[in-house]
Amino acid sequence: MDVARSELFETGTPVACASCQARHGVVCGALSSGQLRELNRHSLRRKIEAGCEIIAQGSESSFYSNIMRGVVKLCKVMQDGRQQIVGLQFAPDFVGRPFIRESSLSAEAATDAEICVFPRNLLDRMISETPELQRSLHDQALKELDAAREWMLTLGRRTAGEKVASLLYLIATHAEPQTATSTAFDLPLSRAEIADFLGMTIETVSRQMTRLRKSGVIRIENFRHIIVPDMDELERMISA
Amino acid sequence: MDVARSELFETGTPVACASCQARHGVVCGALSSGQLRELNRHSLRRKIEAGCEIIAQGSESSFYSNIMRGVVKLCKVMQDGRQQIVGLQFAPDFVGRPFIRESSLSAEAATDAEICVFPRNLLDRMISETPELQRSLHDQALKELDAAREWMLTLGRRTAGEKVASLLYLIATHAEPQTATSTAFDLPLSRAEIADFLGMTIETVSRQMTRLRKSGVIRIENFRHIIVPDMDELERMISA
DNA sequence: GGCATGCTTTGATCTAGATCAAACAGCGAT
DNA sequence: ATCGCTGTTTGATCTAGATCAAAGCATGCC
Repeated sequence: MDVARSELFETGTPVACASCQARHGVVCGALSSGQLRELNRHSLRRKIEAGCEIIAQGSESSFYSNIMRGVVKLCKVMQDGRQQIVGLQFAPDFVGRPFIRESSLSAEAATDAEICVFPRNLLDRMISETPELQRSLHDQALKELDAAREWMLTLGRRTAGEKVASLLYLIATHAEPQTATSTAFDLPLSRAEIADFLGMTIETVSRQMTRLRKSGVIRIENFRHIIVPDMDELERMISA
Repeated sequence: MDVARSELFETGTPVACASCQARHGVVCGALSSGQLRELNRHSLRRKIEAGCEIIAQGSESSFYSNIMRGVVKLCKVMQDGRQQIVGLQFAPDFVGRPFIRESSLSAEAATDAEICVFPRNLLDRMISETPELQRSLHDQALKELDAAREWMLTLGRRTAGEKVASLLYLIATHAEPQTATSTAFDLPLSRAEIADFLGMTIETVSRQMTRLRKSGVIRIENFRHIIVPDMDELERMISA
C-alpha cells in the first residue's frame, strides 16, 4: 500500500493542477496568477488509494500537498504499536508541516483521494514572498489547533458514548450535503480507525454504535453508510 | 480571583514593556524599533496572581499578551463542570487567538506570572503590516499544534503511569536549569490541575506519583517541589 | 496554642471499558 | 456455490482507574 516519498512525487499523473485555478485549496487561493502558473508547472495531481501513506512518521518529506477530494488522517504511532489519530483533513486542506522537514506524524489517505503535490522548496519560497499565503497557512494552522484542542477535551473527559457521538457529529458536519435536519454520509473510517481516533477499542466503538442505533439516533447501512435522522438529537448525546 | 477583561487592561501597572525591548516575547522579537516604541506606548506590563483568569472561555477579548514570567494554562470546561487543560504556556509565549475574537477556551495563570498586554486592534494592524510578525505567530501556532497532537497521543493511548511521567517530563523540560542528568523543579500545577491535564482523577494522579516516588524515579518535597535524579529513567517510563 | 481550611495521600469498593473469544457478515477468487 | 479473508458484532470476563470515604499535613487565623 505504501508509496515511497520520491515515488509519490515522481510517478504521479503529470497533470498540472488545473482545478486549483478555480479557488480550491488553501494554497492556490492565496497566489497571484503568475505564481499559480509557476506552481502548476512544478506540481502534480495524483490519485491516492485509501490506505496509501502520503507522509511517513519520522521521515523527511520534500513536498506539501493540497487535498482536492477525499479524507486524510494524521496519525501517530508508538513503537509498541499503539496508535492515535490526531487529525482528520478534508478538501481543500493543506497537508504538510511548514518550516520543519521531519514529520512527527504520518498522513494517510483514509478514503480514495486526490491531492495536488507541490515541491517543498518552491512553496517555501512562495510562502516567504507572499504574506497572503503565509496568512492562509497560518489560518489553517489555527483552525487545526482549535480542532485538536476540542478533541483533547473529547479524549480526556468524554465517555465512550459521547466520544462516538462526537466523531459522528464531526464527520456529519464535514460531509457536505445535508437536508433540513436529517443527514446521511459515508464514514471515511473503519471501526479500527474510529477506535484509534477516540482512544478506545473497536469492540467498544461497535457497542456504542449499536447503542446509538437501537436508541434511534442513527441508522446504519453497510457498516459504512450512516443516516442521522435528527442532528439535534445526535448533538444532545455529546453533552458539549 | 477573577479579573474582568477590561479591568485587566485598564488597571495594570501602567509601565511600558521595557524588557520586551531585549528580545523577550514572540511578538517583540519580530518588530522594528519604531513599531516597538509604538507598541510600548499602548501596552501594559502586569503582574498576575496564580489562579487569575486572563481570558474567559466564551468571552470576546480585546487584547493579546506575551508571557514574561510564570506559567499559563489553557483550559476548556463543559457545562456540567468536567474540564480539560489543553495547553501549558511558558515565557516567552504569546497568549491569544489571532483572527478570532471569541475565545473557545480560558487562559489562567497557573503560577504567579507577569504578562505584557497589547491592545488587539493595534497588534492586528501590526500583524497585517509585518510579515516577520505573522511568521513568528505562525511558528508559535505550529509549535502549539505539535504539542497538542503529542498530548492527544498521551490522552488517548497512554496508561495512567505513562501519563504522569509524560507530564513530569514535559514540565522538567520547560523548567529551565538542569544539571547534567538530574533535574529539580517546582510543579506549576496542583494535583487537581494535573488530573485535568491528564484526563484522570486526583486520586489516580496521587497514586501514580507515589508509585514513581517509591520506585525511586522521582523525589517529592513539599508536594510541589520535584527532583528527578535521572531524566533518562523518567523518559523510560513514558514508552514513547 | 488550638482550630478551621485546603490540599494531598491512602484505603476499600465499584464500574466503564478493556480483553478474550466466538460468531457473523460481505466479498472477491476459485 | 464454496472457500477464505477481512471487518464487524456480540457475549463473557477481567482490570485499570473511578468513586466513595477517611485520614494526614501544611498554613493561616483567632
